Amino acid sequence: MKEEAKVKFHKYLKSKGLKLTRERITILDQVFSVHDHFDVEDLLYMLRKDKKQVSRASVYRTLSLLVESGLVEKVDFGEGKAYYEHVFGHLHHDHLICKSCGKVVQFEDQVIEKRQEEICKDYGFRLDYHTLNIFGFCPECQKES
Amino acid sequence: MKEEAKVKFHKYLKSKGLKLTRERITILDQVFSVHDHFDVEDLLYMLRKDKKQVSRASVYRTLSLLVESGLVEKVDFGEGKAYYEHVFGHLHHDHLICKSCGKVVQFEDQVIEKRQEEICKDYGFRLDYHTLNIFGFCPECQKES
DNA sequence: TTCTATGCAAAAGCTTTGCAAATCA
DNA sequence: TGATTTGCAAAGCTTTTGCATAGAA
Repeated sequence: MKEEAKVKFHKYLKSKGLKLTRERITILDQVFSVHDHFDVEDLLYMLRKDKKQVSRASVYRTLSLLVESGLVEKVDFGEGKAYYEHVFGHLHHDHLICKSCGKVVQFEDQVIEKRQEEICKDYGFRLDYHTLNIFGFCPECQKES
Repeated sequence: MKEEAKVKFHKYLKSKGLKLTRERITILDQVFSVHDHFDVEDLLYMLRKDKKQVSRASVYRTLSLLVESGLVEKVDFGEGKAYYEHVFGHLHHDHLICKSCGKVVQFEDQVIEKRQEEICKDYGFRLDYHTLNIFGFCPECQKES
């Protein structure tokens, strides 16, 4: 699947007159090795642990390209910084976030997905994407309090 | 309704051992005069236009208190800064955002609200609040392209 | 009178950007 | 070869914070 993603990214870059560089491949590889959300700092840490040399600036720039190409999704938990997760090969999902311990649970829900399409139709909007974050308290944190 | 909000805020402050200052009243007044979302800069601009003297720091600090008290909601459109809107006296609503012109349409949907409660129950979460932003293209912007 | 709040400016985070040197096609 | 990309450090934004002074209860 990582190979498929690489092909798709290469196509995207070509269509925009951009180049597939060593750094971009390195970043894509790392992004598609993590099966959870991560922030820029996480990604840099993982890259450096593997002795892979990429600058912070390139990480930011490449993540933008990956988002534009549709391979990666930017997720906002309202923390004042962005998280990312690769979406290629996955169904879209939303997040349940524990306000106490920060745990994030992914879920997919067709009722909500469908309903959003209906709402868009009602308002004449053409739907592109959505972000749904539900904040609350996870079972463990409820027990503790 | 503004008076009710003021009473509720005063109660909240008292319960926390905090004081109802001139600045906090000024900010609350302004927040409850706007019937749309706004960012900190917008609020400061409105205050200064009315010759009301409040520092940026107090605006940030008071908005936090208003959010904690449940009178105001913080809204995140993924722009790297926060928007706010007063919610006292309103039903909770979500947002449809046009990616082209930036227009924001509010909507309320009971199907989605209910479904979220069910999802939380499934995962054992205690629901606190949620944020749902749907991004797409509004009717006008679709015509243009 | 005592404890909290304000304002200011500095600092803190995250992200973007200008530019010279390096790299891809 | 020519255009794009990289890395670095500086700058840009939003938001937070330390501290002396002012103000609420």
